Amino acid sequence: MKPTPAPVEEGAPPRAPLSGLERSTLRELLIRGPKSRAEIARELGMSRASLTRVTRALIEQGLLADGPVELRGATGRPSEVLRIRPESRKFLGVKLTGDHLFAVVTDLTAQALAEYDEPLASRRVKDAVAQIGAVHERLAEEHPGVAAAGIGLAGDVVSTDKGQTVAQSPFLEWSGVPLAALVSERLGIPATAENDMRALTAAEHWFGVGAGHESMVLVAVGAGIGVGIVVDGKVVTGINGKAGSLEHLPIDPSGPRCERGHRGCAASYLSNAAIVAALRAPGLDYASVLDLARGGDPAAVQAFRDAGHALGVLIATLANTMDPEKIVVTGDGIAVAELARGEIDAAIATYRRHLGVPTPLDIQPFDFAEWARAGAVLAIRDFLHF
Amino acid sequence: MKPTPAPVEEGAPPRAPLSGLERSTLRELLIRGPKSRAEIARELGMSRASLTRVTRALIEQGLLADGPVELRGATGRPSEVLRIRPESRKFLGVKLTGDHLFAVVTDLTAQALAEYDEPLASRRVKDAVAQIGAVHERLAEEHPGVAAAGIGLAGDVVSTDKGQTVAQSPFLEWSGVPLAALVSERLGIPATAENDMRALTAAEHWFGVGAGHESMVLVAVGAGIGVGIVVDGKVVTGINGKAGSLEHLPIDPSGPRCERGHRGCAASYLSNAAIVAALRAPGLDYASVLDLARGGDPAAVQAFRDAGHALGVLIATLANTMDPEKIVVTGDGIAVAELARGEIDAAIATYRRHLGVPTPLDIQPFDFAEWARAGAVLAIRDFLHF
DNA sequence: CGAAGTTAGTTTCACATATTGACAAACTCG
DNA sequence: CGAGTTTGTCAATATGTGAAACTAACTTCG
Repeated sequence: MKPTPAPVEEGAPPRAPLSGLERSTLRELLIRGPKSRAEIARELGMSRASLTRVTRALIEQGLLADGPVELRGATGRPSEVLRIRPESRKFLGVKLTGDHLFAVVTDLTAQALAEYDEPLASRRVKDAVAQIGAVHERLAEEHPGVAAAGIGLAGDVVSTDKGQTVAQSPFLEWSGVPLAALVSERLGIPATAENDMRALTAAEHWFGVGAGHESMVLVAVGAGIGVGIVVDGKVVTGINGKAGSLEHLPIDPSGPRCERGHRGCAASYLSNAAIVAALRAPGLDYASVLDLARGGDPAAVQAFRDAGHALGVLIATLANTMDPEKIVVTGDGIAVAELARGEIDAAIATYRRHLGVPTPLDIQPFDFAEWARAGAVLAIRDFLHF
Repeated sequence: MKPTPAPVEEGAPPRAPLSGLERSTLRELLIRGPKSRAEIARELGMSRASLTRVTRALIEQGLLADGPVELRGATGRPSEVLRIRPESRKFLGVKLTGDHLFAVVTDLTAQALAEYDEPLASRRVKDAVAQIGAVHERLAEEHPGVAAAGIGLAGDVVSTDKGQTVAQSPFLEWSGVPLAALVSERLGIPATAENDMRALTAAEHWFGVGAGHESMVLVAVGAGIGVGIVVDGKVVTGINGKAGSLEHLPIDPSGPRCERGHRGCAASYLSNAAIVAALRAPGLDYASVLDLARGGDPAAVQAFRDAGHALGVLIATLANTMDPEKIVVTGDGIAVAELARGEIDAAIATYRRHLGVPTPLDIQPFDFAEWARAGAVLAIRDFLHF
């Protein structure tokens, strides 16, 4: 039995795994921003003494900085504001599509330090893992000492005894791949994997407009329609890793047919392809239809309005089902929220069961790099065991 | 400040609140049935030593019995099977409707020991609380020493610093009523309150076909359509206590109008009233339409088929959203599942996103007393701090 | 039949983690 | 400047947990 000598990079002391309170403290500071020890203690229901102990350990590990700053309450001794040291840890985030690999290195607060992408050389598991390894090494030249990695991809990812496992991924044609374990072995650091939509949900929940909420719903519109659900501070996965599969929610049985044969489902109105198809004009792509709609072209405007209606029904259904604190809409097809806000709100008003307390709706701009950043957030959450 | 002298009924020693592991152990035995210490230890990821300690405390409190029975594994020392002592605690469950009060006393395993119901004398909060008190005293004659009470009612119930509070209840015309606190004070025992649908979900989750699952969805059909959701072992409440409000899920925008003006929503097909209304024949009630359908009357059969289709769409939508381990259908309108199973399954097949792993579907018979029993389950879960 | 092997349950002890209560520090207010 | 207040720390202490060693109770095999 050889004692694995954890390679101590930088000047950090040997890293004991974070204890429970250490993790909650770090999470509290990450999500809610700088706070004093006393505040955290009240928030977490712990004693101040415990926070002295825990924050000392975190400061020793370089994760926190004891703000030399002082802040004033109304009376009494001013508190020392603790803040995260974002630069203390780095994380690698990866998004895999059927033909491309997007990667990003972030700090502890999920801020991107470096971005990189390249075509996926091969869909074979072995090759993909090797490519992730190569990308890691390439990025490590400038950003050494990445603490953990997270990978997001379309498909069903479930938790098994071999770590997060890709049960099925149509685009990559994978099934039963223990991706987290494979990548971890290749990179020599902890790694995790998750469905890309749930990764994005995790990112928005901790570092986006969902920060500080116990529940939220994220709807991402674009090539497909993705739904991510957070309940009780955790992203809902589903027993088969299929939660949030609402792209074929029935909207109007007399509507157009989607590529899977449903009449008038959400995807048949709302996906980028559906918006393009609604114009029945060959040679158009999403960008040009968007331009047409912005220019006032009636058919294009109508396509976006129909999409907005479908989105509103979807949002209302989710709000009725989960009653979340917040609903966030994002994705590369986010323009629908700008062009058809009226239809969205009208559909919500019609189908929302309880109008007394409208659920806050946030429209978030989207950039494709978000997908890779979401992978890094997976790694951060995993680092904090959340 | 007078020290409330907890009336120690029976020979039980002074009741310290159960510790974390004590609760999980009791829960494990309640939900999964008799087990040995070693089995529980493995299940809960604890050491056998801890189980020795914890079970001793539970046995002293009378909650467990150390099975004198011995059971055989393949080899080694036989294990002593621990079992719950159902008779060790009693719970009061109450269901309030707009004009009636249903009550039940159960044991620790939610088995009914006594049932009772009477008209609600008044909808005023004070009177209702007093009536619950009177019913408690009446039932206490035969079943003294009730440990805790749980009350279910239609409406939004939220958790506040005053305990479970009825934010709004249309039938009772209540709003902002700290019902749990009021009842607890009147009865002198811990009390809790919850939306009736979530209470029923909790009951089915622990003591019904959901037992042992971390996630499930319950659909109750009857006068209305209720949906209860369990994720990660907990019943989803929603920030406003409105989760699961799917009675107006759009099914077909060209369908009949429900009482709230929606065209073709789930309620417009599936509620008992909608099934009766579909026949457009005056003077009929649900029971007679049910008889007609069982007798083969075409219009009645069609009404149930349409209802079955709506139910199938609802189930598929919930399965797509949550990907639960199990879906349970019950309620006093459960006949639809018997008369239109084909339509239900067809709709699920059409709208279910992933057909690879069908979600198990359970049809559960229903008796109105279930509502009150569900209240008792609330009390039991509360007793175990779950 | 008895020794060896296996699993269950118990006991003891050490350890990690949290709280309590006392105390000094750093401020405001009158 | 003292009184009041709140923060952060320290020392002592309580609590819950697992590791390891032990006993108990059974099966199997030579």
